[in-house]
Amino acid sequence: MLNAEKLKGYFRMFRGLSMTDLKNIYHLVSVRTMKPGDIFIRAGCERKHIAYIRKGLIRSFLINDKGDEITTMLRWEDQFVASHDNVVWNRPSRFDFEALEPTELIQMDYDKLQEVLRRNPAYEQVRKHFLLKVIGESLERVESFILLNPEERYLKFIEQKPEIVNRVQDKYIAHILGITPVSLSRIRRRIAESRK
Amino acid sequence: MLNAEKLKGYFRMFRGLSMTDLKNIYHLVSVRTMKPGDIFIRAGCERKHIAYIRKGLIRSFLINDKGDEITTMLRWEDQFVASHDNVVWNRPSRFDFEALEPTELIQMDYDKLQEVLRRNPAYEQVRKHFLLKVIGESLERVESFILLNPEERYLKFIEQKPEIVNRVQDKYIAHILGITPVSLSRIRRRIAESRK
DNA sequence: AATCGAAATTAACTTTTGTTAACTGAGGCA
DNA sequence: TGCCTCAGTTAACAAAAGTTAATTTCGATT
Repeated sequence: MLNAEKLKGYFRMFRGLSMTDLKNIYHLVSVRTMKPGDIFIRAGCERKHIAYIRKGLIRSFLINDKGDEITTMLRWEDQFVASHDNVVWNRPSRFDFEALEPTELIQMDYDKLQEVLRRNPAYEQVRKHFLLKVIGESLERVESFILLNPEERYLKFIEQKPEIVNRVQDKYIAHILGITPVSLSRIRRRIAESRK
Repeated sequence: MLNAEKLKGYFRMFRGLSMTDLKNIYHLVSVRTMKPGDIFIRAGCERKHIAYIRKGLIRSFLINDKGDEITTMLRWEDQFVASHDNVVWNRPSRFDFEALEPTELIQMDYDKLQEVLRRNPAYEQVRKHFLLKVIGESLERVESFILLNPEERYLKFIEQKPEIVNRVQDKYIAHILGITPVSLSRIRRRIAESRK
């Protein structure tokens, strides 16, 4: 059973807030347990959901012109996940959000959350830090495409996210890096050979 | 001379705010006029500056291992510009921010701005929308690297930002797209020939 | 008007990636 | 145990991008 005290533990980024504030959020949330393959948000969905990942791993993907699934984003425990098509652009999601592991989400309605935040200025600093961090991570990803070649992007990825490398299939990592699985396989071989 | 009424015109995103609120900001800002080649923020800078571009165009760039300047971002009128190394990561900027045209900035100290915003909850909705838009734009750029090839990225760029294409050199656009100027030139020729 | 310099284009060559398909290996299931 | 499926690797070829350098084009400046 979920209570505000537990919630405080789940949402590590909210640790600094009072119990009173937390109770405002408590009424908005529901826990969702997912099996691998379950979908959190389906492409076409217009409702604004946001979820905190307590445990597990989620990928977003779409199907391109050729009919291939392309994975664009991975999110895992202690991160938030939402479709920016819904939340930022107010349009139907172009992506499916699929659990790749047994996953536990604490999900809530985004608009209702916004109302609570608006009534409680204490949250604003938390939100600011959260949004800034998302911006920083996204810009860092853009920079990696401009400043690094595919091999360098892969080396940076396994250095910065070593715990994720062994939790998802290589083909997902390849798409995240903007290359094909075949090309990633060759890059891995080149790296292995250069270390002999 | 700058006054709050003018400021209201300059900061189009602040149009909804009251004169009282605007006066809080008024004391923080200074106008800076720049010539092409002038630097807004220099690499290594640790002070947090943010500026609204009233007129003109700014690029951020760094010098890579081979000694080449690589442009990572373009910003122009009615946009804000800041080094996310400073503002998000609280570290020295890795980038120079250079005016490419005669440019007018309305610049302010980021931390002081934060104080004013903290004391005036009315600003929070503005800030939220601003940060969300930055996130949306950055994620869209990430997606273009994953879902599109260089030629498609270029076509999308000239479609979405036609007024910028003729204001900056091709080599800057090439870097923004994650390719070399030589490669962009070939792409332009391919497109021109396919349209004959 | 002539010259200079930088940007863009073109060329020649190498390296890498995309594409398609065959092959290998390991886990899941009957 | 044997089979099936799918991820990952490898192969072969075509297409594209990187690299370096020569050439052209165009604007600025004297």
